[in-house]
Amino acid sequence: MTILPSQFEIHPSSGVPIYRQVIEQVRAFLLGGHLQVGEMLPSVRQMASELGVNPMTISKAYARLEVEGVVERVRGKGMMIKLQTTSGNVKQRQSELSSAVRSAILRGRQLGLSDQQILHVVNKFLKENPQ
Amino acid sequence: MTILPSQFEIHPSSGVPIYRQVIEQVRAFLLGGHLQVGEMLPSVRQMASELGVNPMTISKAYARLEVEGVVERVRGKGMMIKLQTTSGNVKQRQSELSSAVRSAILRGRQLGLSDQQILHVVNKFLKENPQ
DNA sequence: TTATGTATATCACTACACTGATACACGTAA
DNA sequence: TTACGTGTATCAGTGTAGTGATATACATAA
Repeated sequence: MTILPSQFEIHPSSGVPIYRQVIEQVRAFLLGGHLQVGEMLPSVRQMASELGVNPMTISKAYARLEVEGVVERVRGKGMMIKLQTTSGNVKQRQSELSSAVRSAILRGRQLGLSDQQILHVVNKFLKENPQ
Repeated sequence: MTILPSQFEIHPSSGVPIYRQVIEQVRAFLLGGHLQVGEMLPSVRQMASELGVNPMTISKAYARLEVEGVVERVRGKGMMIKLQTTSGNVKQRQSELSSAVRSAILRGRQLGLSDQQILHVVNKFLKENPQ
């Protein structure tokens, strides 16, 4: 049930700062119930090497999460999940998703696609990448 | 058929540099057939004031687009669409959309949502924001 | 023609944010 | 103790955004 670096998706050239991508995904995993209080996040070095980024970048993300009270630094061991976010209910999690969905749909409309054509892209991805 | 600043959506705190958001959306409008050769983009000042950002930021975005050959600078007038991108066919435009869709769906899964629950968010947005 | 007003874009400079390399301090385990 | 694992402080390089001043284009009126 713990989290692996491979479950993160980092796009260094997306424009979104890498450390922010890490923070957002840790938050999502927490809300999604993939992380429980007391579990450890992958170490700074492990994350950095598997994601192909600098350890300091991961450290910065973890430091921000610590300030938020989401994780706790355990010397010599790593970062431990501290906050029980009560892994939000479905509505709350769907609400978290809405901004990503919104921007994708807006892009589709700027591209001149109909709702049906947009839905086709969504369904195709879901079909090709089963849960 | 020409483009208005209000059709752009800029999120200064999204992490994505503002000038990149502008560039991406101009490209999308072109592919979507919303812009024809010879038409003008909104002026730097008009875009900047309506989007609430600095004119230099818009100017930089336009400058990059000029380097790409997408637009042509007409001093004292503004930026004119230069490139006919043959407003891509549907498959091409759907392909342009796939990365935004991909990241939204991945976020949904990190949030522990089922495919059905993700689709619900999509359909809700489409319903509440008709074309 | 000449002068003026108003629109346009842009240059130079400053401040700040992000990333990565290196070296370090601290804790754990054998 | 020794070896290894943790996170991180510092500094340099680069990119982004904003401010203020400037240059260009054009319409209009004297």
